[in-house]
Amino acid sequence: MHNIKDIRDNLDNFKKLISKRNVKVETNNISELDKQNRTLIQNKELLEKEKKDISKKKDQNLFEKSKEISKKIEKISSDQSQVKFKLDEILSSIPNIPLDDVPEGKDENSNLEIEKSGEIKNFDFKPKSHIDLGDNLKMLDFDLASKTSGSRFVFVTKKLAMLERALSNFMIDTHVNKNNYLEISPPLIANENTMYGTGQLPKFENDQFELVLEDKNDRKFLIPTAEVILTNMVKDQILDIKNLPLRFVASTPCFRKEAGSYGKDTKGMIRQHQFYKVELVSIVEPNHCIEELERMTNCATDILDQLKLPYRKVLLCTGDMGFSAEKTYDIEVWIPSEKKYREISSCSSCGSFQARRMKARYKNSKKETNFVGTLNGSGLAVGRTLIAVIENYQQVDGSIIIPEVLKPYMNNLEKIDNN
RNA sequence: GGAGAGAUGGCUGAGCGGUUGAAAGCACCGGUCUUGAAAACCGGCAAAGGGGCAACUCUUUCCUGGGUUCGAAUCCCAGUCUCUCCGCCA
Repeated sequence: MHNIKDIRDNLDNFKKLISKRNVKVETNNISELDKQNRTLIQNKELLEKEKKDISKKKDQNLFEKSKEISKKIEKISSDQSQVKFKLDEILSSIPNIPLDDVPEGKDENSNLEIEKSGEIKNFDFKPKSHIDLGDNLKMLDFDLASKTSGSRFVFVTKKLAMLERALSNFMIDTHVNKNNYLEISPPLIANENTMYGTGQLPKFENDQFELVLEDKNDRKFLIPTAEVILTNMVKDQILDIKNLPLRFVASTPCFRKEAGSYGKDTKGMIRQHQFYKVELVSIVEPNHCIEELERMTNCATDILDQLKLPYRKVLLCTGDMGFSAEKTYDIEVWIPSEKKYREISSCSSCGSFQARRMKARYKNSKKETNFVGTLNGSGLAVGRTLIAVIENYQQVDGSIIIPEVLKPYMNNLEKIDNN
């Protein structure tokens, strides 16, 4: 959510900045609605003052007049709240403004590769996909999942299930012990206001799994990412500056309808309705967002370094960023069967964009109340990491070598094979 | 599911129809004292929105939404949430 004051003072510049995003934004009505809104507020306050004065005087002769004023106030404030509603409706569906160093572009083709890391293994055989490997091992079952649940689900079984769990634990341990994140086991269901706070609502309702409840006004959603629930931990709060930064990590299932992605990655585990993800969230002073984004991204790549998986770091262009982000790095891991890098983490600074929606504030050193900055990043997407490990560590016989750092989490197992 | 209790400023917690935006304490900030710190003492300290270049000023807000009243944190109704007890249950 943008501050109407910032827009008001510099509408043309705002329009220019927002046009960098590859979205259509209706900015034309904003000025008019804002003007109407303020005029109505002024009129209302005038009447309220008048009424208040009468009440203070306690003069019986004026009581009738006070009643009349009340009626006028009623009318004018209903007009005002309608105008305000329309204004908020527009404002709440405008995405965040990209930072200056974000490359301009309309899709992923304009993303900027920042660095490559790790060595891409030269297989002396044709590397198989995780689908084939999982099928041969009889540890990934997509058909069964489609029977029990539908498309885009999977059963991960036996040693691969253990590997998935190991990955999750390894990531959490790293972020807690090495990177100073606070471990959280959060609710997986969020209410409407929480979803609004991080920007999933109102615009992306179709991407969410909503629960069916008797009470239509009580809306609840399965979280599409732990970002939603972790970031909202500070909503409606005024934090003490000495408690910042706050850093949270959680491993949770994520639920996504993936509406609009029909035909994309239909096979395999890349794009599922449900997947595990270890999520990092930071709550910081807004002027620390940029350095925190670097820190967070390093925490994510650290996992890949330790797993010895080749990856690259990409700076997303204006058109490819998420709704709430002002700057985003994607980490992409090498997938041998596809011979390309695939997103495994996305780290974003949201500036005060989400904080404004959540009313998450802090008192700065001058004792002024200000909105916090929020960041989120995957550290990492567990499902996709599982794919990356399976494919990058595959052997010619279809077995999977366990990465060194995961062995302690796998009862020191050396490799996963049919036995 | 049944029975109670509650929701007030960053926090704790008074107020229970009329300058109450709200006592007190804690926390925080400034000052005095001190070699320095602590303690003590003095002072300051809510948020959102509107107007103004500004000093400043106005309005709203004591869970939410209605109602009563000239006037509501205070009374009435509905709802939400939290806590305690009982039942059921992973």
